[in-house]
Amino acid sequence: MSGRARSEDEKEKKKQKVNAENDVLELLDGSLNCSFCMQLPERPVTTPCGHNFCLKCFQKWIGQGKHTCAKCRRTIPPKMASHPRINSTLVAAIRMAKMSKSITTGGPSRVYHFLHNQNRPDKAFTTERAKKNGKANAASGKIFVTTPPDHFGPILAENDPERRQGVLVGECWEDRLECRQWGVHLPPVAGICGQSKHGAQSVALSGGYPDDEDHGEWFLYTGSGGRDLSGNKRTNKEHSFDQNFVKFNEALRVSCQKGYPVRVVRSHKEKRSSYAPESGLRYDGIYRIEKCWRKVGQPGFKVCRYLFVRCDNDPAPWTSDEHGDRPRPLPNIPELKQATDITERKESPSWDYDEEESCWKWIKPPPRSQKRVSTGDSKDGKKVKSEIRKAQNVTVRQKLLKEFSCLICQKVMTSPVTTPCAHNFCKVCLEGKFAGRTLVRERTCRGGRTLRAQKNVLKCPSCPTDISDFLQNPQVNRELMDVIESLQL
DNA sequence: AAAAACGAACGT
DNA sequence: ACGTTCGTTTTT
Repeated sequence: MSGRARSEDEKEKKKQKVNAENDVLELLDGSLNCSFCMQLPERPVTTPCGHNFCLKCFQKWIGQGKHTCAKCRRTIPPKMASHPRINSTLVAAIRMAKMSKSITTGGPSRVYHFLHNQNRPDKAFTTERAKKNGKANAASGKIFVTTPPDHFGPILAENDPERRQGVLVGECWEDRLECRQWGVHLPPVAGICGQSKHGAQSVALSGGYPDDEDHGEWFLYTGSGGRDLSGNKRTNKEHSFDQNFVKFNEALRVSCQKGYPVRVVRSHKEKRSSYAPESGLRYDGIYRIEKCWRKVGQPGFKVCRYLFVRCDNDPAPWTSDEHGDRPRPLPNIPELKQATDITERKESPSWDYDEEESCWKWIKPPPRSQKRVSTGDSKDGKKVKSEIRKAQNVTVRQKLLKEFSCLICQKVMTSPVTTPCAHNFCKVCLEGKFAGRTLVRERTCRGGRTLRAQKNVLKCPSCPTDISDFLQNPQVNRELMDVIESLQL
């Protein structure tokens, strides 16, 4: 083949590829639409009967007192109705399809990050002592990033010598110790990382405070202290004295006044939030503290309160938006009427939106680190680099199909089912996992009379949720199956 | 199921 | 030095 003919041939191939990618979005649009708003679901949730809706549309339906699926009229279990979970597989797929369109139509072609948890270096237990004594001792495990412990803002690629990608929005960890190893939130116990004279770098949302309110892009956070958790008794959840703006609470206030970026990690323990992961912890990106104040909390003692608003360049794990946050008006906070000690930012924020570059960045230089970087040795960086290059060189269709991998067999799902905890598996794989395990334990006494059947607890293969009810009659997510089959053509 | 042990960083 | 912390594991 002549050089010229070859290049013509490649041009033709490229054209075909572009066309194929263009209709990927239409493909999803045709099959996955929310039956309320007829759009691609925003913050998609999936019923156990296998139908997909927007979180808001679904909550509106439930709010009207409905208990059945709007599509097939099957009963929606109360647990799903009150605590719907985002189906993050769908989020990633829809976003990817949208992006492939904007690239090929010449729209804004920024590269966004997705969570790909492969190729991760060592787990904890790097010291002999830690191996012997279990995870409570593993905080001495290796720190993988080169950011100092008081680093503000996102963890960037240049501070990730092993993977060269930094910590991406949506990255997940098993526990606080693993999260610590990636430099995102360092304290092994405390919810706030910060210094009263310097500012706060990160917070963890782990539930426990009844007044906390999570709306994803913004949330209300309560300061630390005020509860007597002395010794090993972690049962006393009641406040027994007033919180003040000291220590960690003061650190958060400094970040509010200066407009510093604060990293946010959500924990599975935040049970009341639709945005919490079902297991472990997840990095959700950068937020700013727009206001803080004190109010009287549940048992009558004063607590410090903070309004966090998201301001990250990458989209949140629960939205299929193609872009990150834009400046948005502050939500209305009723409790501010009774608030005292209100702090609002006086000076211009250090981390802000640059209209010309259309991104969030440091407008003022970040505060100088007061600490030393942990020494980590970086080996075989070449291997990782070539892996990353390989991963980037895949067509949109293939990438999309990879998003639809079964969490058990790791292959593209056949007859996908979605659990109430929003995890996706092949129907066969999921049923195979529990083969031989009965859903109920029949107990018969001597007279042959059947006693009340006792239910077995059957845990989701991806998280600790009990899915025994779901397993009694798991429904194939037909909409999702149609999409997968079309992608494979 | 509850208590104890263990951990690290901040601040007095 | 010592008390504290929106944790996790092992022992009782």
